[in-house]
Amino acid sequence: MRRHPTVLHLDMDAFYASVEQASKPSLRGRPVVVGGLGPRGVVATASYEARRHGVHSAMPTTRARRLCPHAAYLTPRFTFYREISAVVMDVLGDLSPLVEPLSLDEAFVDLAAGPAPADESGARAIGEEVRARIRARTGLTASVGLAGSKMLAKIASEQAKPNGLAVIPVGAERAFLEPLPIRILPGVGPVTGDTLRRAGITTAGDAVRAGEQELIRLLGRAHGIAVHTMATGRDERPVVAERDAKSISAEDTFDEDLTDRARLHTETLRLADRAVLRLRDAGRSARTVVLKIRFHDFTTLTRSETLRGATDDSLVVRESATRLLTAVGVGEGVRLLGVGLTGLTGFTQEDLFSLVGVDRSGDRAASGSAGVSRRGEDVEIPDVLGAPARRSPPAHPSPNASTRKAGTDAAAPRPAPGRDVHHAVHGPGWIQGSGLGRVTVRFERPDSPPGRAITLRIDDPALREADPLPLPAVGHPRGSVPSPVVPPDPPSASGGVGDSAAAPGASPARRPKSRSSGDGAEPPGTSSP
DNA sequence: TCTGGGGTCCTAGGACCC
DNA sequence: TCTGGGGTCCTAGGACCC
Repeated sequence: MRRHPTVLHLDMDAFYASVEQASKPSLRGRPVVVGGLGPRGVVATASYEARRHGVHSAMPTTRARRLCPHAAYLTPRFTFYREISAVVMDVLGDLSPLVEPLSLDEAFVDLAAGPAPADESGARAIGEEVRARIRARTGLTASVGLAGSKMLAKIASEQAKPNGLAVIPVGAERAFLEPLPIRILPGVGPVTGDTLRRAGITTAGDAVRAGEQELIRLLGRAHGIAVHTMATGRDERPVVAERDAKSISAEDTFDEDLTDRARLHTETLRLADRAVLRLRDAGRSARTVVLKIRFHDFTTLTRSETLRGATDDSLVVRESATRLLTAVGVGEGVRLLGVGLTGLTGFTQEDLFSLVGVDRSGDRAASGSAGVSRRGEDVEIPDVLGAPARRSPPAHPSPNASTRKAGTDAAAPRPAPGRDVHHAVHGPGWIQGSGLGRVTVRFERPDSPPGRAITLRIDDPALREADPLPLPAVGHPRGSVPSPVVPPDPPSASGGVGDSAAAPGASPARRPKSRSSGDGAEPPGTSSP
C-alpha cells in the first residue's frame, strides 16, 4: 500500500470533440458531436456544449441529432487524434517510465517510479504542472486524478472533470467510497449493477456490508471478490507500461442488413485482409481466426478455428474466415461482420505455415476440414481500402490518411464532414457538408479567426484532400494570436442558439460563450494564408 | 431511441491425456 | 470392467471498458 497518492490518472476532456474545436475556430464554444454519421452510427464524443442538450457517448447519432440539431456532426479523424495523443503521452513520459495508456485520451502514471519523490503536495504540484504542459503543447485541457491506487485515481479524475484536478488522500479511500454508487467501481456495468441493486446493494458501502461471500454468491467467484475488494478501497493493481495485444480484429456494421451470400463472402475477405494488415503492422502472427456475425435482431455469434501454426498470411486467414462463414446461416439478415485474430505470437515461421495454408485444403485447420476448400473460386476484391458501395463510413480514415500525401489524391476527397482539404485559391479548410455533387468547405485554419463557408463542385480540380494542420500551442503568450483553447467549463447556459455547421451555408454563428479573445463578429474571408 | 469498433477478462463444457 | 480426478486446449458466449 502506498503512503502517498502517487498514482496519477490523466483524462483529456471530451478529447475528440476538443481536438475538433481546436482545429476549427468556427466551432469553438459551439456543440460538436464526433462519431459515426451513417444511419447506424453512434456518438464517440460530445463536446460539453452538446452534453448540455443530453448528448453523450454511445448514443445513436440519430437520437443525438434530435436532441441537438444545431450541433456540428463530424466524422472522427483518428490519425490526427493519434498524433495529439502521442504528444500527451510524451509529456507523461517525462514524469515516470511507468506510463500505462488506456486509450488515446487516458493513461495512468506511477509517480513513485519517477525521478521526483512525491508526497501529497508534491503529487498535486506534478499534476498541475502536467496539465499546464499539455495545455501548452496541444492547446487542450485535461483532468487529473491522484490517489494511492488506479481505481481511486480514475474516480478522482472523473470528479475533477472538466479541466480540474482532484486528490484522494491515502487513508481516506474507504470513507470516500462509502456513499458512492456501486456503478462507479470498475467492472460494475449495467448487468452487474442490476444484479446488485436487486439484492439491495446500491452503494460501495452496501457492498462492503454485504460481505465477500454474498458477492461471490451473486456474481461468481472472480467477479465477486473483485467487487468486494474494490468497494473496500483496496486495489493493488500495478501500473504496467507495455502490454502486448492479445487479439486484433476488424469489423463493420452495414447500413442495411445483408442477406446476399456472395456479398457476405466478399465482405469477409475484405475484413480478413484488414485484420491481417494490422497484424503484420504489429509484427505478429495469429493461430486462431474468429468470425463474428451480428444478425438483424442484434443477436451475435462467433465461430472460431485454430490453425496448426501461427500465420500472418492473408490467404490463410481469408480461407479460414470464409470456411467459418459457410458454416452459418444468414437468417433474416446480417448487420455486422467481423474477423478477429487471436493466439498472437511474436513472429511467423513464414514459409512453414503459409505453405500449410496454401497448398493443403483438407485438414490444415484443427476443425472444419469438412468445409471444402474454396480455393479457385476466391473472389478477387479490389484492395483493402477500396471502399465498396454501401459499407458504413470507414470508421478509421484508414492508416493511409497520412501516407496518402500528394500524388495519390487524384480522386476527389471523400466528403466526410470534418475532413481536411486544401483549395488552390482559398487555402486550407474542412468539409462541412456535401450532396448533389457539391461540397461545402469552411476555409479556416487552427490559428485563423473563424472562416467562411464556400460551396464548390465536388470535382473542383483545385480541391484536394489534405493533412491536418498542427494545433497551435498556447501558454507562452505570443502576439495577439487568438487562443485556440477550448472553453472548458459548462456553467453558462445559452448554448441553445446557433446554426448547423454541417448545413451548407451555415455561418460561424455567434458564440454563446466565446473565450477571451474579443472578436464579436467574424471577419469573413480572412482564411487565406 | 435501436444499439460502433476496438479491445480485455471470465466462465463453462467437452475433448483428450495421464 | 468400471470409475476418478487433474490439467490443458479449444470453442462459445457474455460482461465490461473507452
